[in-house]
Amino acid sequence: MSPVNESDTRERLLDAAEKLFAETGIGATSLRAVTAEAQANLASVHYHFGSKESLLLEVFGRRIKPVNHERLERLDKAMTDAPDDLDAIVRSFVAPALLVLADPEMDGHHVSKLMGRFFSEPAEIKMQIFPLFDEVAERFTQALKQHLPHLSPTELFWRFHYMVGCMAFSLIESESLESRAGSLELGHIEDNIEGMVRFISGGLSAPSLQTPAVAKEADGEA
Amino acid sequence: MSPVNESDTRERLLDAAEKLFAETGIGATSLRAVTAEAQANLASVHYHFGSKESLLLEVFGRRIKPVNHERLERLDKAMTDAPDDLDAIVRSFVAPALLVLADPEMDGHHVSKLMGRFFSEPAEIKMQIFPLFDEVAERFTQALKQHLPHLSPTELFWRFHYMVGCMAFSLIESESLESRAGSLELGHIEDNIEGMVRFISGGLSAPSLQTPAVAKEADGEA
DNA sequence: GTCTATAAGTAGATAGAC
DNA sequence: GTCTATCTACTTATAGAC
Repeated sequence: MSPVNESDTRERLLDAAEKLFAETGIGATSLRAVTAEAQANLASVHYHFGSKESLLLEVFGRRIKPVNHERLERLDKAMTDAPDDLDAIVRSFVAPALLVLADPEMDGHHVSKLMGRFFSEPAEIKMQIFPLFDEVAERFTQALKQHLPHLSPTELFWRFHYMVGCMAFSLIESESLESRAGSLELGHIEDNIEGMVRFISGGLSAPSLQTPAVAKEADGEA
Repeated sequence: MSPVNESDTRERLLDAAEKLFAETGIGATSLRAVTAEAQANLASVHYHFGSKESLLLEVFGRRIKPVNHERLERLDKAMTDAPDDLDAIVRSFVAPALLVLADPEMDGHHVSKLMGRFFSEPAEIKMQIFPLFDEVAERFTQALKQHLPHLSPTELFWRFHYMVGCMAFSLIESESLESRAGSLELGHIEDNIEGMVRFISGGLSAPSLQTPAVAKEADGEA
């Protein structure tokens, strides 16, 4: 009934661009390829988005925003429901991203690959996407600080980003890892999330560099 | 005296390509830009390498091989000198990569960015670079297995790759992180290495998923 | 909003002179 | 081993008909 099919060209372009940016790479994907995939006309990209770069920013934003929104929602819930549970904070950061892989509504594999592209974009484009992560970075850093008050701001900064690294790498390389795993059964996403949460929590809770040498058989001072 | 300047065109091409691939992106870097940077002729790339793709593979191999070689050397030394020290294994994996950032012989920042490009290369190119990491992955997985015999092969696989993720992300994003750190002093590389080693060792040593719920106040079975 | 046609530029690759 | 010149193909972007 409704003229639905009229201007979902825009959506089809976003879908096609997302898929091709993810699979082929952004620089290597031409607008011609995008419009062909979207069964749209070459000029439609410029009509709807103005340029390839604007299209790119919309492609990223469409996926990043809901994930970060859910992270913050989960974080709020974790902070009120289980304020002493470091795992819960880590999980609220990690799970929304990894669950994209299993979301049937968006083909997870190319969404994850798309996120991977982000890391190797030219600085100019990266700078436009970074602000989408600012609130999440700030809020989670604050939350971690409550659990790890002994860490200096510098150590906290690094550990937050080690967490990001674990998560991002697993997301980006999910497909490569599957093929490299060979005959190994990599398990379901829920297990992967929990495994990652344990690793990260273990890392976050590791002894600080500023509290050195408590490890093995050291005993304070002489 | 010697005709040195005669055929180091090849080296200059590698240097220029590395710099531009890193800074601008691989797909976005034209051979014209490479030859301009190298003060060489456009045709010289095809003479020395045959194609852009072959050039790319040589650019990556030139940096990856020595790092992985040093990793294995350090691993051997760690396994004989301090076979009980998990930190030493992690350090022998992490340090050679991060030390590149401080190596005056190769401008660390663009070498690190170059490595970042790897993750978002088209699958076809990635598959040609992956084998350079096979031996390192195998040897380190075996070494970690000795320290963490309670982990299933699947958990070991994941944790090895969480380690890779921490390391790779920090390397790739080293420049972004510096600018995002604002007024925060991020410290020297030696500190960064040790901080990362602690985080990763903590993560690797975290309780297994298969040994559940020992954490807080659980007590075996009823 | 969507199309065709085309402008204007750049890409990788190669042939052949030197 | 290095150069110029050029081929062929593909790129983003735009003007203007419908």
